Amino acid sequence: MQLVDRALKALELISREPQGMSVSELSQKLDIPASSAHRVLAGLKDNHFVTQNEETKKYHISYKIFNLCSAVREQDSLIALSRPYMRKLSQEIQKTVILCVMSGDRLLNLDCVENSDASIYMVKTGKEMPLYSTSAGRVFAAYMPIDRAMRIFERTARRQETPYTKTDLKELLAELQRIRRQGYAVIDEELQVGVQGVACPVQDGAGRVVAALALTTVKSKNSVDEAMISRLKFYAGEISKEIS
Amino acid sequence: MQLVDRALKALELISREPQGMSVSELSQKLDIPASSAHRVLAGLKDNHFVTQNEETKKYHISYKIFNLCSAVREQDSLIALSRPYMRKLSQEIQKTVILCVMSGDRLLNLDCVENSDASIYMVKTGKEMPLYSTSAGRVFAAYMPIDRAMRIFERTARRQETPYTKTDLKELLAELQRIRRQGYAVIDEELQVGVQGVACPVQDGAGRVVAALALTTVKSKNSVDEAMISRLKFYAGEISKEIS
DNA sequence: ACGCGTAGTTCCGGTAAGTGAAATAGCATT
DNA sequence: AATGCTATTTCACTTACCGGAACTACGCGT
Repeated sequence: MQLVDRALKALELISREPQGMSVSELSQKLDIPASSAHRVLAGLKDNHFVTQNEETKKYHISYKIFNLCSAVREQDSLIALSRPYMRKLSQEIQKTVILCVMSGDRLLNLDCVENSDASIYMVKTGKEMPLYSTSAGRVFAAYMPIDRAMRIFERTARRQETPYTKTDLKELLAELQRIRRQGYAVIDEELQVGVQGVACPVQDGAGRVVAALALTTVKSKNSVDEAMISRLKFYAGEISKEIS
Repeated sequence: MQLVDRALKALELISREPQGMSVSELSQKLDIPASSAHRVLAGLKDNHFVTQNEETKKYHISYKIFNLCSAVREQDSLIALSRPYMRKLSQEIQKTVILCVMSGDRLLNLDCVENSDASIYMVKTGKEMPLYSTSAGRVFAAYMPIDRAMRIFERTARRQETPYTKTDLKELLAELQRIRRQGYAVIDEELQVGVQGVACPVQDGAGRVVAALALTTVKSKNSVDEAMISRLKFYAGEISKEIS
């Protein structure tokens, strides 16, 4: 599986390199000879996944990837069926609402309905974050077997993002217990000073947590309150019901 | 380049198959033996580009692709520098504003700022469309060498989307001339009855059309007028200036 | 329960497709 | 013109990939 491995790794590297990537750069990063790197890039180019700047010779990711993405997005039933509820919720509480799933050990923002309230903290669809420091991430952690959550926390680099960030394992595990009891997770300035987040689980028929519905708010404008949480819970429930 | 070719083709096919894809399906579609198809899928799976449903055995595209996409989006300078202007424009004219580029022979929606006005016609980021039937597409066609535009039109399947759709080559070429003269393109119910679109070119320092800025409006609510076009032109110019 | 069919996965010998060192080409810089 | 740097091409080697076949797993009909 050499070539496929190399090609996919290359694709990922290139996608993170806005200035494009040269043959030699790739050859370095993948630790392979330049001729091999060149061949990999030629393959990606032939398939229109990257383009080459004729002047600089550098390889850039092609916009084709956007099209792939949108094809997925259009067909994803979770996104499709959640969207109307997310819109309604966002309207009601005047907050940015986010739908998250797990991707590997991490949390991924699947979709969001932005509200102008969120001017400070821009939520990006497609963005990945660690589980421990986000409200939605903690929801996933809370509803998985404890040892699995612990192992994920352990192998995650936990950064003290703000003075309030919980990074201690014991503290985090205690937090998970509270989340299970309450049915929602709150993050209070742990990721960014002045910003709060709340998340509720979205569960399928078998009770598996397949997604998390979250909101963010700027504390100074509008602190998290019971009413907000109750609306969030309600809509997370509605989406859960819709999932067959 | 067999394996890379197959892997990338497979990735594309899978991304368009919401229900996932089985080994045998892929083996059929790529016309390769099942064992080879299986190997390709295993490679994609190893690299987390697809996931396998343990029950159905089918392979689904992984959300990882969203992350790739967002990495690109975050770094794309065209998107980044256009966004503020798009927001302002959308605010001013109360319309959905779209930024488009060319991708191969087709038009690709790079980014959009939605306005609630657009409830009928949802614009999808990442969506591709043919050049001949969109305002932004015609802008690109108008500013390229005529024979190139003609060749693209010729090899594109031109569908009569509405009674107003221009599909005749001569008519389209005449339209391009008008667009060059006016500096903008208008589509009036040619793609969808009751919906209008306007687009202006965004040009780099060398005068190359690198993007098109477009708006859509629902005719019954708010028909395209001079003021709207003038604002669109203005902001397309502002973005053009920002491009070094 | 048994056999049968279908689909996924694994095996394995043959070989072509991929490998990487080295040569070549292209382009700045000195 | 020479030098250094990087992209690209070449080529003989060989290994990683190929695909037919065997194996496994599951479901269905008898």
